[in-house]
Amino acid sequence: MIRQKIKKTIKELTGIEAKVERQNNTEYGDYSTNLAMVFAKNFKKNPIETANLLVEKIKKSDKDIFEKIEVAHPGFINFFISKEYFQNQIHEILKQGKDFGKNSLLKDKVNVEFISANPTGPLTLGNGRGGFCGDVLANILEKSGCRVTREYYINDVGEQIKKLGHSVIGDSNAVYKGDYIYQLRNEIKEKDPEKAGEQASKYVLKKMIKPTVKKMGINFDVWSSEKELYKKNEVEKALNSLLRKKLAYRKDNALWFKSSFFGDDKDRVLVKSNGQFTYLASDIAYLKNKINRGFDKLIYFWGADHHGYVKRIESAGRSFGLDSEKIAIIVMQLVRLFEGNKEIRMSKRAGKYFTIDKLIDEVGLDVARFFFLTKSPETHLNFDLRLAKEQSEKNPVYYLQYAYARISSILRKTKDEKNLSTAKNKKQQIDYKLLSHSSELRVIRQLIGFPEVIEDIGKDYQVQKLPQYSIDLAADFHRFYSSCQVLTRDQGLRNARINLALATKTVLKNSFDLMGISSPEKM
RNA sequence: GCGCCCGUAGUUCAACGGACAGAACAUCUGAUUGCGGAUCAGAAGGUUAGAGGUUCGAUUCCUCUCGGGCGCACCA
Repeated sequence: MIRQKIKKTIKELTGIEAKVERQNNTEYGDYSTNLAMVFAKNFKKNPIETANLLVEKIKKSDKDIFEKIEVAHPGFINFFISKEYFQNQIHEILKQGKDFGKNSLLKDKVNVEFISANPTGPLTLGNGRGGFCGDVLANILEKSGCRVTREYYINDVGEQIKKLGHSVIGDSNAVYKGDYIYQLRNEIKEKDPEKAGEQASKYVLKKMIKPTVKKMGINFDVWSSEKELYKKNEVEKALNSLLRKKLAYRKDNALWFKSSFFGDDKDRVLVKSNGQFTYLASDIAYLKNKINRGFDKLIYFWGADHHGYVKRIESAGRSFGLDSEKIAIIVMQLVRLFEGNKEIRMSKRAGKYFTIDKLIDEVGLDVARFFFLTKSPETHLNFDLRLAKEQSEKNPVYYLQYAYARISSILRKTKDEKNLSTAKNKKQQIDYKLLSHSSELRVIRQLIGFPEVIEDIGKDYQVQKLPQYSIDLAADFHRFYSSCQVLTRDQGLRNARINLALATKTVLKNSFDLMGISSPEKM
């Protein structure tokens, strides 16, 4: 990876971990760093002078990679990568194939928990959002060297299960509404609300949630049950552990967690004065359970309506020795549902919601996934039913897939030809120097960026960078396609371009796989 | 009342404190005897809600105001 190489060089020369970023504007080179300006701030040196000094040193050590290195006002250092370096990368990409983009920078055993919706009804749009993003982050972390467990936590005991039971029975305490409730009423004859609720939640999990999750293209490695935590006394053990650490105490007949010690607004109740455990108690037990299973990094995807619990769980994590970088809670903003200008307030209890199932049925899995993946978690997303269908037909996912299908079509035409050399180790036979058109170099430049995107997301969890990258790559390919003919008469050029197309196909495929969207040979 | 999040082109959304704020859709012009026109080239569209501040440099960080979402129980 070229960016790594630049960073390493700078580190060797200066001892500083510099920030090197990819440039979109080629006028400023392919990569640049603001190192000299940061340096100038700290040491009161002239940034231009500092930059010039550094450039002199780099030129001596790594001159073969760079065409030139420039210093620009007010102190940027811009790196221009040589054509030869770019051209040679095609061979590298084809050699790595499916593995291109992989790195081993992270080595953690990671638990990614997402969706975890209560088993009281179908999965809704909001669950879809967290679900897709969680799944894709898990994929990317795996690509970055982590051992990842995808996990769903089932809140299968407690008040909401009882309420589900009441709803199924249809007595005066009923709260949940919707067709599935009436369906359950026919299936379940149990009259005890708790037992009815238990049966109903099992049904919901098995017949509604799990099939939907499968339809979403998600495979959970572990389905964790809250009830099991109680059965195995893990809740009590966790609370005892807090007591031993003196992070829990008794007051007013209740047991409290000293979360304020870690910066929470106030302490929180673990066991109520009537002896009942709060949700926080089992959540803490669950966290402990994950730590006991040997995870050294915990990632949670939560809906924004749970943001008030972030501090609590972080506090719990720190109680058990997980410092803040080992526990990441990604808060996804809620999806609001509109019909035209009118907002439809979603509520499982009121029976008003839009299921992820229905969305996938209407627009297809690829569009559904891509729709959510392109948005950053902090976006307050408005989902307009009226526009959804219309926009789905114009979804950029087709733009990407079209590029893929186009390449496939070209490659099909070359299949029977003898001189085609797409094999992995025939570098000598293909003269990549022939690829000198600006659109060709631009594609290669973009291809090289793929591992960098993976690396970045592995660190900052900003999943939306991947679809963004894929769109850019597809655009670069489409531009190349329209300005250069791949299947030209010139045999050498033809072979080089075929391999460029093949490399592009490889990277597109790798990114599609990470995003969980399909790679159509034809459309 | 307190806390968290958001406010960017007509619309849906991007942008690690960096260089002229980018895409897509919609609007308008062009391009097919060349491998898939679900494409490409171009135009137009912005005081980044507003006001201050920090900085060589702010959409990004800080303060305040306005507007919106979501939380603030010994609920789940």
